[in-house]
Amino acid sequence: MKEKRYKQVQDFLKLQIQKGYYDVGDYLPSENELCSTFSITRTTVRKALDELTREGFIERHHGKGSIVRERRKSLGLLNVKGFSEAVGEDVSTIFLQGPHSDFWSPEIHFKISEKELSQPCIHFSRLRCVGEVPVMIEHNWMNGTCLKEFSDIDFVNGSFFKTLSQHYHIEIVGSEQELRAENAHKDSADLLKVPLGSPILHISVKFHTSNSNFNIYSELYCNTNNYPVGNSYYL
Amino acid sequence: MKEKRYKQVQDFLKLQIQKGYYDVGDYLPSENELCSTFSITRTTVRKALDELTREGFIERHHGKGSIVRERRKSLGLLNVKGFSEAVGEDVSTIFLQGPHSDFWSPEIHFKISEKELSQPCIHFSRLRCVGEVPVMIEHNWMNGTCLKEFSDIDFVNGSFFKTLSQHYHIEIVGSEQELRAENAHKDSADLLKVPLGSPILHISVKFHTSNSNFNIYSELYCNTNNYPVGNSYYL
DNA sequence: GCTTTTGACTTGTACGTACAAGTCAAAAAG
DNA sequence: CTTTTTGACTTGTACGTACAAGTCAAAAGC
Repeated sequence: MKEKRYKQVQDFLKLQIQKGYYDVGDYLPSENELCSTFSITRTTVRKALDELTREGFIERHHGKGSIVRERRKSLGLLNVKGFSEAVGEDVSTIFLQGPHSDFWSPEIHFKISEKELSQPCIHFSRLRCVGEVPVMIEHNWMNGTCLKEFSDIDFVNGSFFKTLSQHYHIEIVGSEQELRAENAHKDSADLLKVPLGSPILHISVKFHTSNSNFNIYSELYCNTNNYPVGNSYYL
Repeated sequence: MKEKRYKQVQDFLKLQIQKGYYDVGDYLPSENELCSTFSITRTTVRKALDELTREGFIERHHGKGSIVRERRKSLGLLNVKGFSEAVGEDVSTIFLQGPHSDFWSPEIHFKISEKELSQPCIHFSRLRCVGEVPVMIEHNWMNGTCLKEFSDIDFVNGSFFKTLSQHYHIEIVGSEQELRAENAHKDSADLLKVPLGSPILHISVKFHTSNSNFNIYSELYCNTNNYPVGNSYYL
C-alpha cells in the first residue's frame, strides 16, 4: 500500500513552504517542471496543486503560476480588527506567562480528550495591545509531548501558528468557537484597563490540527470598544 | 465565447438542488450517467462535481455516489448554539417587522455601495427564541429590486437563506463580520428581557451573494448568557 | 438457514494528448 | 524611440483510456 502520487507531491511542496523555502508571494515551479522532477503527468501535478489551493497554501494565476500565500487569511478565524497582518500598525504582544508546564485548567471551555488529559500540558498567556491600549488577553493550553523543547524556541515573526508550522510541521485543519458577552472580572478588567463589569467579548476556541493528539485550547478576553473582532470568508 | 462545459453541468445541478428537485441526503446521478446525458467525459463531470463540493452543495462518497448536503453547515457562519439545524429543540422565530420597504438605516455598520443606496431597500427584523427565552434580535436590510414580490412569499422552512436559494437562486458566496460586546440599550434589553446595561454580543454582518448588486446587511444582538454564539469549520 | 464469493456498480487515481487562453518580454515594424 | 507583433512560456479546459478501490446485493457454496 504505497502513498498516492499526488499526495507525495502535495506533502513535499507543503513541507517546502512550511520550512520557509518559499516566501509568501514566491512562485512555485511551473506544472511542467514539477512533472519532470517527479516523473508524473500534469493531471497528477494539478491534483496536488488543487489540494494545496483548497488548503490555503497557494493561489494560482492563469498564465503566470502558483504563488505561496498567507494561509491565515484563508481560515476564517476570528481576529482583532487590524491585528496580525496589520502593516505599519503599532501592535505589540506582552507575555504574561511564557510557555511552561502546567495543569490542564478548568478554565478551558471545550472538552479535552482522555489522551490529552493523561499527558503533560503546556500553557502560555499573552496580552495583545494596539499602541498603549491592551485589547485582548489570550490563554493557551496544549499537549506538551508534541512540542519538544518548545519554550526555548523563539516565535517565528511573533506568530505561534507560524512556529508550529515551520518548526513542528503542524497545521490548523479546523476549529470550534464559542462566543459570549460577559462582564469583566477583576483580573481581566485590570489587565485590559477597563472598569470592573465592562462588557467583554469572551471567545473559547478549540483548534484542531494535522496531529489528532494535538489540539490548542484558547480562552480569549477582548475589549471591543475600539477594536472589534472580525472575520471574513469567500468561496 | 461559449460557457465552459463543466460550468454548464455545475450550474445545471446547482439549479436542480436549489429548486428542491433533490432533497438533502439524496444521491445525484452517477458520474457515468451524467457523462452520457451531457455527452461529455468523466474528467469534465468530475470537475463540475469538484466545484459543487467546494461550494458546499454536495458531499462525495467513494463507491457510493454524491449526496446533497445542508449547505449552511459548510459556511462557517456564526450561529446561536443549538439553533437552525437543532432537531427537536424548541426554537421559535417572531417577526418584529415583516418584510417592507424602508430607508437604508444608519444602524448598518458596513459601507453600502452607491448602487445599492440608489435603489429601494427592504427591511425586516425578527426575534429568535429558545423556549420562552429570547436570545437574538436580528435586523436585516437588502436591495429591494432583486426580490420581486418578496413580502408575499412564505419563508422556506422559516429560513431566509433557503428562500433566497430556492425562489431567487441567490447564494451566499462570502461574508464579513464584526463583533463587539456592548451594554444593552433600552430597546434591546426590553426585547431580550435582560436588565438595562447587561453585556450583549453585537454582530454586524455583510453577506456577499452570487448577485454582486445584492448584499445582505444584518445587525444582530445576542443574549449569550444561556446560548452562546458559535461556529466551526473543517478543511 | 447462514456464510462466502462473485460481479456489477460506484468513485478515486493516473496515465497521455491536444488545444485554448492569459502573460510577458524580446523581436520586428513603424 | 515608440508601437505592434510575435513567440515562448504559463495555467485552464477537455478529450480518451485504464485500472484501483469501496459498496452492496445477488448468487454460490456450505
